Amino acid sequence: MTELLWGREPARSRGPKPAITLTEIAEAGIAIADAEGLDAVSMQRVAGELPVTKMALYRHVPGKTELVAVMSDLAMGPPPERPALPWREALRTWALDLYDGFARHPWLLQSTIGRRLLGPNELAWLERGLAALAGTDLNGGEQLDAILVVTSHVRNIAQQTATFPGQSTGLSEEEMEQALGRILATEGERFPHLMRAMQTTADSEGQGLEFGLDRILDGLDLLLRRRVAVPD
Amino acid sequence: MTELLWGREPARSRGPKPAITLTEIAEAGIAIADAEGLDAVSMQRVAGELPVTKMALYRHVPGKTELVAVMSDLAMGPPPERPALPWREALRTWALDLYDGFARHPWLLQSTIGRRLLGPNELAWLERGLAALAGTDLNGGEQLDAILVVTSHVRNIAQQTATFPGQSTGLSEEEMEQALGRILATEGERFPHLMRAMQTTADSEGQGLEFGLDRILDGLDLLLRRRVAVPD
DNA sequence: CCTTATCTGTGTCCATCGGATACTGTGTCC
DNA sequence: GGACACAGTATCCGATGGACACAGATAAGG
Repeated sequence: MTELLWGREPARSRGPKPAITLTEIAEAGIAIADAEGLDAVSMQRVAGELPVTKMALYRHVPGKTELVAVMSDLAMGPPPERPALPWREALRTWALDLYDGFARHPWLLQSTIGRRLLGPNELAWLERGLAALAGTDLNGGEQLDAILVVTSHVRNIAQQTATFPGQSTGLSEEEMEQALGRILATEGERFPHLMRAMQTTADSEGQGLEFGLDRILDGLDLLLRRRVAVPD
Repeated sequence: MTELLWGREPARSRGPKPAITLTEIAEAGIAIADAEGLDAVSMQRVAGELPVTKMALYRHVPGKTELVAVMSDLAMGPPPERPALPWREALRTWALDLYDGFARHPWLLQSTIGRRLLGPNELAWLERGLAALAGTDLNGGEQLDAILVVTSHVRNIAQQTATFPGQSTGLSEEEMEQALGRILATEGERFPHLMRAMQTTADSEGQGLEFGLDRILDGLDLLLRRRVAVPD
């Protein structure tokens, strides 16, 4: 698994030449996931995009789990190059870049959850995030925690925004809003704060990313300023 | 679907008495999910816990998606009663309560993602979160955004902490750390900040929840203080 | 009381899924 | 020129979610 993600080729000698490569398999999977969602990615379907049968894939990949892991790391790609900036701007740019990545491949939100083996690209993203905080007074654990908070926020905003192709569970944003409105019309008195909140909302939203990100950055900034004022 | 989640009984007349109720089905599903993970919940398996066959479930529930939705709302339950507190303490307590909920039923992290119809309990949680912020100068949209940030953070921390029974993807925390260590041993020079961060980390972590939550609350607090100082 | 419409649960069937296993054919090294 | 190692194939399996037709129970209407 580690070998797969980190691209250690097994140095083949005898035998026929492989008709396909691991990268081609992963790219085929990515194309399907982009077009029809992660649920549409089956071994059969991936093999259909390639000049081989389903079982041939198992020569290159131990199972579907590993295939999705390789797909994910490949689709994420390395973080874009950015000029050096003060930590706050650097971290903010990093977060927006991350958001872009998830917007490009919404299925990454499904495939990169939970404890898992990290690939080189995912690790490179982490590295870049930490680089933004390297000059600050945060210790290692705090830096990791800070990156985690930002990542969580970006992920969940992307989750809300994203439209998943071919998702059976998928309601459109209007459908959800309509359903909520219907419920509040009959059961509204049980949720007074929710009703008021929805009424006093400037209808066009989409500010969730900026709002939360600014709050988190403010919070980090405050911590750092406090440290400068009162060092340990 | 809305009728299912919000418990509108269809008022039956003729025909045999149902052998099972929707609640019994959901409870059976919850028991399985708690014990063996959400992936172990299949229609077959749920029916096995009840005195009916698989297909009988479809008389009470349109499909598996809806079953999981009902299970989720039921398992989440209503938010615990808490005394009124200033917004910061109230929101903090709410977040910790939410974390407890996810810790009790880790599979809720899988089943309550993405756009979906909200059940009465999930809406009650939202209502309670908003109640904590009702007295502040945040407008409706900002209150919703604030709740979203906190929820994201709690969810992702719970995700990291939680151990999923019978998860095929599941690596233990040590396994992940070992694998990461092995990678950094060979490819360390590509990830200098990550290496430094891991070295300067007090080994026992688990502070992620508190750290991020405090940063977010600090950020909100700062925004509110700024408003008092310089009103719109 | 008895018919009849209606509803519950059952049995059977199906496509699709991930994967195991045994095979055929192809290429390389001794 | 074998022997060996590897790539891809064909076939099979159990499990999944769900469609469909049917048998039996029950209450309303005559």
